[in-house]
Amino acid sequence: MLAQTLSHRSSCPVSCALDILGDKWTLLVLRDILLKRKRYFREFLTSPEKIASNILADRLKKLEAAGMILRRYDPNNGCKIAYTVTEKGTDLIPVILELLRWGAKHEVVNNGHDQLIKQFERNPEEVIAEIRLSLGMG
Amino acid sequence: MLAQTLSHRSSCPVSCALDILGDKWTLLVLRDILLKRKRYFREFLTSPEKIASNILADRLKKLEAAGMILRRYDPNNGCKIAYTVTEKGTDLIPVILELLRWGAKHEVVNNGHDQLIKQFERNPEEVIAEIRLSLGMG
DNA sequence: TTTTCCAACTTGCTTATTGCAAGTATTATT
DNA sequence: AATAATACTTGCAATAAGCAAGTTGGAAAA
Repeated sequence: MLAQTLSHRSSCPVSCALDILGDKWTLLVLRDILLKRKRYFREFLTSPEKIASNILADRLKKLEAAGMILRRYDPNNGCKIAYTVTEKGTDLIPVILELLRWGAKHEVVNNGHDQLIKQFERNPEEVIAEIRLSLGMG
Repeated sequence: MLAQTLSHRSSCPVSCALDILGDKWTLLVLRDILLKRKRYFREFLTSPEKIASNILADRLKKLEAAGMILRRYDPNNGCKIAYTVTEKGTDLIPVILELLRWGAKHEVVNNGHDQLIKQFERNPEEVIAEIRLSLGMG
């Protein structure tokens, strides 16, 4: 069953999505996972937005509880913890890319994502599929 | 309310977008404007998520400051205030529709948006253009 | 084997934001 | 003239975010 423990403000899908994603940091953590391919706790801390470690720990816990990411020991280094994304997580790629497009158009100049945005505007499905593949989620 | 400086945490377009949109309520107000065609203060208060009037006033102020909406006297009733969306606002239609799609797939069952979502998946540009038109932003 | 490192958090405390109830000011309507 | 509606404000308690420092547990260095 979907969405058991979360308190939903309403049954509107937009509202339900925002019950999980609607804050300053959650979608930024997902950007790091989906577009920057970050996997380790320490990696998230180095992003330019400088998330505090307690907030990061909290968001990773909530994302895991929501079934968007998995917390596991890294297969390549059994003593490190690696966070990996689920299909529920990769299904947010379009949301993140649309936010990127909007932010690049209206909030930022010279952001260095022109190529990606152009490609996404030309053929969104292809870009989404490529990112999905790069995350091992073909 | 004190004048607020829009502080960008970084130059990343996703981060900049979230500096404006990243909270529990802002995108819900925009959903009401873009998908439910709400225009008046009182109308936003009647949404099922029950935003508090002080939070609503604050978000409308911030959205106006960000250039996403306009606060005007209603042309049809010169003594009522009507909020209308700008192009910067309508450019968020894809973001909202992707959130709707994600929420409907992963968080909600039986949400009554199946037709819209199917149409959006088949031909996103058409759905976006239709909504834009319905808002008087052809 | 004791020390030092490092990674992944946790704790304590301060500040900022949210939520709720109630109130106010300015027009309509009866 | 009294009532109602609209668009907000205000005050205050509750919650969340931000910051610095501390903890845990395994690994590598001395």
